[in-house]
Amino acid sequence: MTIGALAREGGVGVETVRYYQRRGLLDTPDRSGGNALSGGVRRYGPGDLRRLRFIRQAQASGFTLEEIGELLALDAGHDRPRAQALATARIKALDAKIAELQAARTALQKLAQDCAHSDGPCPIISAFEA
Amino acid sequence: MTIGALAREGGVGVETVRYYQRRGLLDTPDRSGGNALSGGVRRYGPGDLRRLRFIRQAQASGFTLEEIGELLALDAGHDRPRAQALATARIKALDAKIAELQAARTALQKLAQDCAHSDGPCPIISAFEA
DNA sequence: ATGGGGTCTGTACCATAGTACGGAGTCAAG
DNA sequence: CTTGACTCCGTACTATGGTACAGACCCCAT
Repeated sequence: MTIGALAREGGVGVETVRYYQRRGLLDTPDRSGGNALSGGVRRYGPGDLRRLRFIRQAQASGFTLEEIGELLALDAGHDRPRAQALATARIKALDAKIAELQAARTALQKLAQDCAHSDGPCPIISAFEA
Repeated sequence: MTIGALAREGGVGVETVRYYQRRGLLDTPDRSGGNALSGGVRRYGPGDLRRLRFIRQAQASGFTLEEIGELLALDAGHDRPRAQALATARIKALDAKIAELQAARTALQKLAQDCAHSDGPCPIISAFEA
């Protein structure tokens, strides 16, 4: 598959794939088909797609691209403790973030209700006022 | 209070306060005390502090600075429907984000457990491989 | 064999939310 | 009345994660 197909299947833009390549997260296969000296086009395999999807999933888990790079650099099972450490650290961070968002949600919900039902000034707007 | 005190009480840096001023989120009082022509220092009151704290809380709820600017621009109660719309939109977004993070957490937890107990290659690392 | 769409490379630009810095001016305590 | 900390202002820079060209070049179908 070409870069365009890879991007489409991975749900990202072509430029994003190239960006990941620049970041070292995806590799850049040789331009095959060409007779050297500005050969053909780069072809990608299913492994590249899996890797791209992994990146997106890890990103959805809140890993930064830098951390994802580290995960990808730990070659198959060689550094389990490190992988586990990254995972558990991320789980902790996720728990903290979830709690924070839930607190924010509760506060916002209350504010919205007060705004709808109270007689005074809308507390969303005046929450910061005297 | 001076800008330094305001920043300290608000839990941000001085530069951040100035940045919020540039963004129009906080106002910039006159330099009082001076005899004009490069007068004294700007003084801030408790209203400024409340406003700063409001900004930080709204930010914790996931509002962008731009949205916060909009909230602040709706003067006391005049545009309740808009304020409510912003709040409920944000609550929806929070719910979606919380669900997403919870899903990610579950997936990551399973991966970490598999990594600890399985015999094969660590699935955190090889999740993207053949 | 030709035309249109995809690809390649490099560089530049974007948004968001700050952070840093230089040089001048100002305030407040000793 | 000096000294040291703080403030002011403008500008520039940072990090993160992309996005957008331009100008070549290439590939495949007709």
